[in-house]
Parts: sequence; C-alpha cells; structure tokens
Amino acid sequence: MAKESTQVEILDAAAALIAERGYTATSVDDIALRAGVAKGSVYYNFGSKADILEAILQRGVGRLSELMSSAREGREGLDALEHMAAAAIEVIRDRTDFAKILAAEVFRVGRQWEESIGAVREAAISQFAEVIAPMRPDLDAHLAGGAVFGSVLVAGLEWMVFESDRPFEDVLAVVKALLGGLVKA
Amino acid sequence: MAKESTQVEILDAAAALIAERGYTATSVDDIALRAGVAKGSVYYNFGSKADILEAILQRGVGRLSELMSSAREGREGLDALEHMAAAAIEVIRDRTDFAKILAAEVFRVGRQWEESIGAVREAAISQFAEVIAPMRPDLDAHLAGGAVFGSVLVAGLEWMVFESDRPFEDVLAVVKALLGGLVKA
DNA sequence: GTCTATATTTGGATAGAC
DNA sequence: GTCTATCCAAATATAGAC
Repeated sequence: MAKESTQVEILDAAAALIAERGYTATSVDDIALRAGVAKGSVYYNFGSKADILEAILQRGVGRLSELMSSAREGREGLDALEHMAAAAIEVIRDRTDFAKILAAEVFRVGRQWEESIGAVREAAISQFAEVIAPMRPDLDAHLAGGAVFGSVLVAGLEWMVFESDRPFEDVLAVVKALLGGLVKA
Repeated sequence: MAKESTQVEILDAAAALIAERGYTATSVDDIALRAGVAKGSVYYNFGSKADILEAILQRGVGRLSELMSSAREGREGLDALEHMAAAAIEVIRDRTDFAKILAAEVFRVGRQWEESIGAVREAAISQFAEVIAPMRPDLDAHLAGGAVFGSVLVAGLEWMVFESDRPFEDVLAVVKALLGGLVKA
C-alpha cells in the first residue's frame, strides 16, 4: 500500500463511473482504463471492487460531516439549518459523483456497504433532525430531517445535472424558502 | 404476447429485486425464480431485461401522473401543492419499489431508459414547478419543484424503509410544514 | 405458453514477469 | 509498484422439446 496519487486516480475514476452507471454496471476494467492504470494496479491498491466503493463513501462522509458540523457550530434554529443546508449544497457541488451514488444507495438495505451508507445518513439526516427537534416538537424529527435533506439533495443534483448554469444562490434561496416553513407561526 | 398475470408476476418480482440491488445486479435468473416461472417465459413475455425495467417505469409514471393531476385539479397555490404532495406520498407508499428505482436512476444520464426516467421527472418535478411559478416568481421554479419533490421522495422513503410504523399523517405533516415556507410573507 | 439445456460474452480476481 | 496474461464463475439470450 502506498503511492497516494494512484489511489486517488482510481477513486476518482471509479466515483465518476459508478455515479453514472451504478456499481455493478461498472467493471474493474473500466475503472482501470479511465484511471489510466492497469487492472493489476487496481487490485494492488484495493482488495476488491467493493473496497473501492467503501473508500469513496468514506471520503464523502468525512467531507460532509466536517462541513455540516462546522456550519452548525455556535448556531441554532433556522440560522443553523440554513448554514447546514448551504454546506450540504457545497458538498453536492464539489463532490457530485458522491452525491449521485448516495442518492442511488441510501434506501437500499442488505448490500455490502450498508454500514458506510448508514454513516452518511446519520451525518446528514440526523444532524438536521437534532436541530429541528427542539424547534418543532410536534413533528417527527427524523422524518423532518429526511425531508430537509431530501430537498437539499434533489435540488442540488437537479442543479448540477440539469441546470448547472444557475448560480449557487438560486439553489440556496429555494431551500431557505422551504426551511422558513419550519419556523413556528 | 398474452397471459397478463404472468407478466404482472414478472414485473412485480423484477421491481422488488431491482429496487433492492439495482438493475445490473439483478439477473434474469433471479427475476424468473422470484416470479415463479422459467427464464424462457421471461423472454417469451419481454424482449430483454431492459424492456422489463421500461415496463416498470411506465407503470409507475402512469400512476404518479394520474394521481398528481387529479389532486391538482381545480386547486391552486398552497392547497394544490399539499394535495399533490399527499398524492405523491401515496404512490411512494403503494409502489415503494418503483420509488426506490426512481431515486436511484433520476440523476443518471446516458442510460437506455433515460427517456422513461425523464417522463417521471416531468410528471413530478414539472407539475410542482407549474404551481409554484406564479406563487414565487422570485425563485427558479424548476429548482423549487425539485426541492419539493425531493422532500416528498426522501421523507416518503425514509418512512417506508426505516420508520414504517409511523402513520401517513406524520409524513404529510412534515411536508406540509416545509410547503408553508413557500407562502409569501 | 412454459419449460430445460446450452451457446457465447463479460467480468472479478490472481499469477508472475519486469 | 505496475504491468500482461489467464482462470473461472456468472449472466444474457436463444433453441427447441413439451
């Protein structure tokens, strides 16, 4: 194990392909070709194809947790939610492949990488839920966190995939409008 | 072509498997086994594995369009949005497999069934967008439609997959809260 | 209309040279 | 640490019996 640059090439190539075609439809041959290395090198750097996806997920969850936590720090209520949403949208913009893979895998159970996917769910939905809970004790916090994360994820991907000419602020404005609905009248 | 019951068995089996593992990871053998028929019968009823997925998508989009259109009929503004969201949540509840496949495939481009998936996007996001546009000319209607549909889809699937003991009303309450944010202050 | 058997291709993983 | 060559299992699709 070593030569970090090769590993990053492999991870980036795999993320792009898996985001577009899905895990099973992406062959190790494809990954090697796109990364510009031989298949043997892929298996020198990663134990299996599943390990590659795990690594992609780990990298993504690290980034998402980090940015969302620091966006939340020292804030609460609507202010916290708005900053967390902005942070999440940034991750979707900068790691669109990861976001697509996430969208495809979050609601599947029983797959090999279920735990890693669960960690992303926690990082995103639960963090939103924790902030919402004291604001709206009348709502189920997890479902509300899911709804908020869903609006961020789908609006963010809709933006990156189909309307990438729009500015970041347009996406944020939409999400902020919906978040406003969580403030008690 | 005929014997509708066999076709429905195949479609249901395929939808369940594809929802859980994805299209490529689901073999025609698996589908035949779960449907309780031989592989030859699958190919007698459908031209290819891709055709099966197309049929699943068509069936789903039909149902979604139908329910959302009639929920919208004769209403406008927040009232229309709330009824449309309720209709969409019903579809997610009754056709959870279809909803999972949708979540996995909406943001992938260049696949064989891209058109059918596009039709679902239209049916869902555009219908929301049309209602939102006159309410909020300050927002990008498509992004807003995407955000609303995302909150419905993710909250709905979160409900069905991880919190199915909760009542329908809890999900609807969460989505209604967010929709309230779209009403101009 | 449904079955079993099989032709053919593809893909994950390993061995071993350099 | 990276390459090429190869093994073997799995999967799509078809042929043809019943």
